[in-house]
Amino acid sequence: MFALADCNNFFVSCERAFQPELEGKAVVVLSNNDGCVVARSAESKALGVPMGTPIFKLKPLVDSGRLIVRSSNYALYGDLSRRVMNILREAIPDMEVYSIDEAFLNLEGLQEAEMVPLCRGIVAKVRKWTGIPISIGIAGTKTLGKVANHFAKRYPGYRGVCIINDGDKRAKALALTPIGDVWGIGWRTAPKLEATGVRTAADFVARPESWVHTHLGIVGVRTWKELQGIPAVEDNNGERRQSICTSRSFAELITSQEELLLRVSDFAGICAAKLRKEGSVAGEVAIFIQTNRFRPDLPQYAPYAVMRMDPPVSSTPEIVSAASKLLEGLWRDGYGYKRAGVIVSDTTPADAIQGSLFDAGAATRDRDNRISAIMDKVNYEAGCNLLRVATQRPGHYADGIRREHCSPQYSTDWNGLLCVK
DNA sequence: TCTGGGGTCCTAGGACCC
DNA sequence: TCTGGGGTCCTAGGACCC
Repeated sequence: MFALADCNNFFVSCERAFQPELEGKAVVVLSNNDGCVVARSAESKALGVPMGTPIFKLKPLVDSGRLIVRSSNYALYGDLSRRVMNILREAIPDMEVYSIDEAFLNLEGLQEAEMVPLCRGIVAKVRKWTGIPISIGIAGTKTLGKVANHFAKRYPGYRGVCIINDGDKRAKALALTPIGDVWGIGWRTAPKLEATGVRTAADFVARPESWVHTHLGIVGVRTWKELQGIPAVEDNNGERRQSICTSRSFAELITSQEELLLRVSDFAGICAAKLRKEGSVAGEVAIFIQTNRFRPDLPQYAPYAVMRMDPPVSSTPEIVSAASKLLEGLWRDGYGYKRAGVIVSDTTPADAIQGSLFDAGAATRDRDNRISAIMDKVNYEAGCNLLRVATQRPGHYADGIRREHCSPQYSTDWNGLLCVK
């Protein structure tokens, strides 16, 4: 059996943990750049605020004081997430952190009768120690765990924990679950299924496997099996990331190449630091730049370019330099750039690098790696990005990003590091 | 005026191999 | 007159997740 532990309205709950006056109020948290709604309290859902709404459409609600708005504060959410996960891990060490606010706990070896009381204890402890409310769904597969979690969240009678442990409960739960709410059935597939008469998860599992395979491929078959209690979704524990992306939208359109270079270099530097933190090196560096796609009246341009790195690299100087060369090739005058990003991919463990016969950077690589190691150390101890290469921007990385309703960093500094001073 | 950011996996089709 | 069969690898695009 699996337990899916999922924080309720996570970002809103993080804000409330330090601002209890937000309790019971309609609150939303916005995406980066104060763009659109990415988290809603129960009260704001009840007000009819859809997920993803651009904030300017909610101006009347905000101005009349019925809706409270917060900018996203990822340093805070990351820190609270770590604290919640630590409590879960202490209770059930065999755990897979699935996202910032979710984890699958492997309950193998426990008696079924002890599962619900144990999970209720976890819910209470997380609430008491962190202030974050969570719900837990228990079932034989991850997809059914998701279903159970929905019920635990929706109906207070479950007191935070819902278990699906026999065919009867499963059939009832599936009949009450709209097909679009099933984990793995997205906004593209749901309408297609509905058009064929599949409206609930129960309708879906009633179809033959061959029908599912024809219409949804092997991904759909996995979901179909999982809903019947047959595990088909693999664990993804402790895997190194295959790609790392750092991208941002800008508060204002950028029209100067020098200004965009500062941003792109910054993103490249962040990617390099993330790579080193994972102990990885990247065989490819790519960048993209984009004009504002919501302004059809302006000329549009959204190119992308990749560079092979042989041998793979993780030093800040090498990745920043690759990114700036790529930008030189992509830059065109006469456009206003709204967004840009750097992607490092084809990653391998840093301790397993193959040398290259044609390694142009060999002479300076050792130096670049030593410089990067010192940057990591100083930046960690100083608690802000004190050391950077000259093309990166001064100031912290959130500069130039709109954050008009941001809460303070209650538990960390701006880089998410614990405050030790 | 104002619309996020970061990932994964699968599939189809083309190029290439023998 | 006539053009097989069986693979692999790579890429772009789509779909999904949070």
